[in-house]
Amino acid sequence: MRALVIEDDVDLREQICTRLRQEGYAVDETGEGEEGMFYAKEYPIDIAIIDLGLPGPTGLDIIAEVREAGLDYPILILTARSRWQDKVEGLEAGADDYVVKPFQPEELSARIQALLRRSRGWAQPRLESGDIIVDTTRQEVFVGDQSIDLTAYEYRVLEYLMLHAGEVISKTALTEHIYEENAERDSNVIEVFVRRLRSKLDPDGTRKPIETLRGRGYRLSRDGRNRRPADASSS
Amino acid sequence: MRALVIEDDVDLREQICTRLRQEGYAVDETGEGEEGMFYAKEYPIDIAIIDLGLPGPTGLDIIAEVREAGLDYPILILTARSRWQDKVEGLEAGADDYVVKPFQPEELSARIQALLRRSRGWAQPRLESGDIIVDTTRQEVFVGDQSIDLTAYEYRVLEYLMLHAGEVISKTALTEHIYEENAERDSNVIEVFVRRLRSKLDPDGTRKPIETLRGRGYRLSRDGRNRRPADASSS
DNA sequence: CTATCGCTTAAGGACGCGTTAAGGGCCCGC
DNA sequence: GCGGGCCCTTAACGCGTCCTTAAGCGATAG
Repeated sequence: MRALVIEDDVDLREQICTRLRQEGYAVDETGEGEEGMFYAKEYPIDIAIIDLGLPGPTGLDIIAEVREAGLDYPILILTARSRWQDKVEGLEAGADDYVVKPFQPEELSARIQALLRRSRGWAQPRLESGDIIVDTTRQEVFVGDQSIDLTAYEYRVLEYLMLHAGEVISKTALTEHIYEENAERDSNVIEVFVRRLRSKLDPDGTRKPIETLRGRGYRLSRDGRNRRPADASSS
Repeated sequence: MRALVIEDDVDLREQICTRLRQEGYAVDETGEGEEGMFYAKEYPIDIAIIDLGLPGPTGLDIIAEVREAGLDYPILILTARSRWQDKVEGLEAGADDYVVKPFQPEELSARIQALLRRSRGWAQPRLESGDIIVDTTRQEVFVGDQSIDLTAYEYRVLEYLMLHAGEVISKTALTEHIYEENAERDSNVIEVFVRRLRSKLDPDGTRKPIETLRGRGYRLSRDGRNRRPADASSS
């Protein structure tokens, strides 16, 4: 899960980013509008937290352009209490939620999780596929009744695959959503993580939850098991 | 599906091409206008992605000449944000859509898919013929309710035949739309792929979805509803 | 009947992926 | 501050899949 934080107050930004990283997000950050615009449109972001009171291109500009470009990831805006009226414009520009500064860190986390949940169309913060269960709020993973210990990156890979269960996810897509910045990992990290995941999720090698599609990527089987696509919709 | 990418920024071009190849396209690429002009007019391109800010013959020139030559494959233009006004000229010259740099890779892919879909006159990204179903977005193939695993090239052949169901497709046409560059395969690759396709799509040999027209090529039977846009391109 | 074209099969080789092990960084406890 | 352990990362190697080619056979048209 890759988050973008655009906030010019360095202290506040650090605070937010540290917390998000602790919670398992890959975080891109900037305090500058122009750079923020670039990240917002160029990087494969899953959620953005944008301060409205920016120098350069304002937060509103960024939101508007992102939406105009057809990107639909959730955007949460931050606004100073003194200018809380701005939130209206922000929401009109295409933001999904807002938080008024100052705020409790927990509050922000909760809103972010809610937005992500909503954007996926999941009512519950729990992902299931076969006998694999992922609790995204507590970042716990179960296989059947058995609790499984995953490392940070193992979890990120699994969560992303579970969120896109049934779809073919390329290794570069995984890399992009799991690492920050342009961190081009020209190695086989993903293969290694997938292997560890497989051996932890399915030590016997009987259920094969993650299949490989040579040259294309990986696919985590949805419980329905390769159903016929009942027509595509909702990007 | 054969794509042409004309973009002088080498990094960006590589990024685009890598992604397209991963998504199953045969990709011709160049950063030079003159060469781009040649490819655009001589190769059997299915879709072109052209940067407007080129050295030599500009992107506009290429588009204009391509259209003047009577080729009607979809063209998507790339334009820097600072010069977004150029898009108007581009569209007037005959381009079909535009993306402003910087952009998110997913965004470009989505636009390309949309253009291809539109150019074929298909509302849905799903091709059907008899009991064969091809989901072009996920590159999945079903025969009846059964999911069929195809290799990369098997899929390319099938997709092309399905897109032109009912038409007689020569082996050289298949070769040209499936491979990049001038890669003249003077062998019987196509015959081999067709055989593998036949045995996977129709193991019993009863339905005969792909028929051979000796000396002319192959034809995938289209049953019933299946409209084709009036198409006069693709040498 | 023969020449040409297509079908079938098998084998070679290239390449992607799996697998393993080892190095190094970071954090935590002592 | 120091040591140890966990985990990320990389690299090497082996294996399997898939692409490609070629050769032999069958079919078809002239």
